[in-house]
Amino acid sequence: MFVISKNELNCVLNQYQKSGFNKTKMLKDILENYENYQPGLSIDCVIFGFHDNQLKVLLIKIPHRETWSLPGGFIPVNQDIDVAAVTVLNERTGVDGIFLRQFATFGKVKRNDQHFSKEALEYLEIFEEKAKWLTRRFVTIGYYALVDFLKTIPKPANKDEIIEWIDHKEVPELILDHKEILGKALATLRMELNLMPVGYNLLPEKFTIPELQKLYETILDKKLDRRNFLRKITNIGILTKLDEKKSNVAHKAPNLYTFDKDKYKEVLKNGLNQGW
Amino acid sequence: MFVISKNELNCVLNQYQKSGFNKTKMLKDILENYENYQPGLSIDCVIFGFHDNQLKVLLIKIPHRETWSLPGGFIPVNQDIDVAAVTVLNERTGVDGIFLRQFATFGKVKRNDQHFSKEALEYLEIFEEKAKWLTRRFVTIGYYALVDFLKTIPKPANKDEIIEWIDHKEVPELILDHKEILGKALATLRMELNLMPVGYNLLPEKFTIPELQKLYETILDKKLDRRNFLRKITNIGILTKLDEKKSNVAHKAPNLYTFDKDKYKEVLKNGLNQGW
DNA sequence: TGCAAATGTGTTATTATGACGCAATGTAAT
DNA sequence: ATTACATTGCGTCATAATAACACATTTGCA
Repeated sequence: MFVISKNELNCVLNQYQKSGFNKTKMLKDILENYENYQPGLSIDCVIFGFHDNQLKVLLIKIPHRETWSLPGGFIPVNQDIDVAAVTVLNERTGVDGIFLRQFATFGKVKRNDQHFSKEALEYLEIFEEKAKWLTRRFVTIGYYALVDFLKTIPKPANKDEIIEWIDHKEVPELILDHKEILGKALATLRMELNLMPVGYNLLPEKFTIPELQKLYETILDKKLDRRNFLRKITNIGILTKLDEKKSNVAHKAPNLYTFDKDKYKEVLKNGLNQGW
Repeated sequence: MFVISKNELNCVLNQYQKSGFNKTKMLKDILENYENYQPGLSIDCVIFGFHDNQLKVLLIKIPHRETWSLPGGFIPVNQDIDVAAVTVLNERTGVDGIFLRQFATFGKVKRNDQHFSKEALEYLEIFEEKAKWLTRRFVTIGYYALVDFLKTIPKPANKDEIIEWIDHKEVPELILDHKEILGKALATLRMELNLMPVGYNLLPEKFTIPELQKLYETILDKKLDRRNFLRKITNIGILTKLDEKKSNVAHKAPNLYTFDKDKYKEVLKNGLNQGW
């Protein structure tokens, strides 16, 4: 979502004149073709990565703004929403070729860009239907993905935008209800951990059991017993032990593993704990 | 969603003149105030009930149509979507005071009412923006609820509409992608069965273990062992055994139980199978 | 009266889980 | 080199959960 507050207007305008290709222009482009986009509906993406034994989230900051936001955008009328999610993520971050999973839709009445003041709209020459289109309540569909931190290098669509991996425990204030959206994504991920294996997309090709355990502990926000974790995770049958140890580590070198792709997919289909 | 095909037009028109308060009028009312509704966005409800040891779904049939549909409708701009879901269900079925849970959002490009032919729109005097508003792609948010079959007596908003409880295994052809929506709701319900207790809203005050088991078997589409089911379900600690047996039954009279409301809620919060 | 069908209450073997013990491996300080 | 220490790998044990099954009880009905 695009948010421009009154007090940021001058900064944005200066920036606009300098760069010639920034958020504001992107916004104008969309507004000029607003009939090609689904009205009052947007998509926001929660992209999780794992690095330094920490769960990271991909966030975007518009220059001269204090608050960050999730990468999001509008829905082309000629795209299924699942396709639009990929489009949106790619347009905002350059990230492509990943599987996005819908997890919830957010539609509080207050979900509009209240920061679009009359002055801002006039300054940006947004009037009438366009202004109405932009300032109405936007319902947003949340998608999340788990990606390989090292292989996913975000590229801002506009040079003056900042995209960063931020530790999920150190996420600053976010615009609108993006904090709630992020929280819901994490809760969904936490639930899914009980139903299916997780890690294939989050960890590098080769990894150690302690690394995988840290991932689980981070997502669950809970300490697990080393020995029981090893037994349980290996019993699932999705891991292949390599004849190779991790190098350049303090203390005893841990063994390296890979995921058995076939068995992993099989377990994904059937689920872990059937319960009944 | 309102669907009127070319060949049904005459029937609908006749009906309109007779009843004076039907689907078409409802549609007109909405279109006259279409700015009060979220554009291109709707809500569809999947209401589950349980009766005669069968899982039932609440479906609506418009007169002179062959296909049924889920109870759905549009979203007032001044209501949170969760509130709008309750509003929509109440307006279409008269059912009120139940908890609706969002489970997925559906937004294929083809999700529009293709049956609105030019002739139909002209006949109904729907032109310009109104026609555009109505015929665009509608993204729909799916909500589901579990209700007490005997206490939930649907009342059609229009006298010529038919609302019926239909066995989930005998659901006929539905409009648009409503079959897919129903399937997803059932899949969600099936998954939730592994995470939390189910039955509080679906069964009457007093019920028997075999009845509860039938409910589980119906949702899971799987046979369960009587004795193991009893042990597992009682171990959860949400049941209170009554000093009373079911009367007027063939064979041995089964014992009656109630849910321990407090413990039930407690388990709902914490979940069943933590997994990790 | 006896049978069929359903319920109530076990038993047993197997597996999964949680809470530990202890040796092996490597770094770093003395 | 020796020692301390953190971390990994492998194993034990008591308990709980699960799957499969046996048997007695209750009730309607032929």
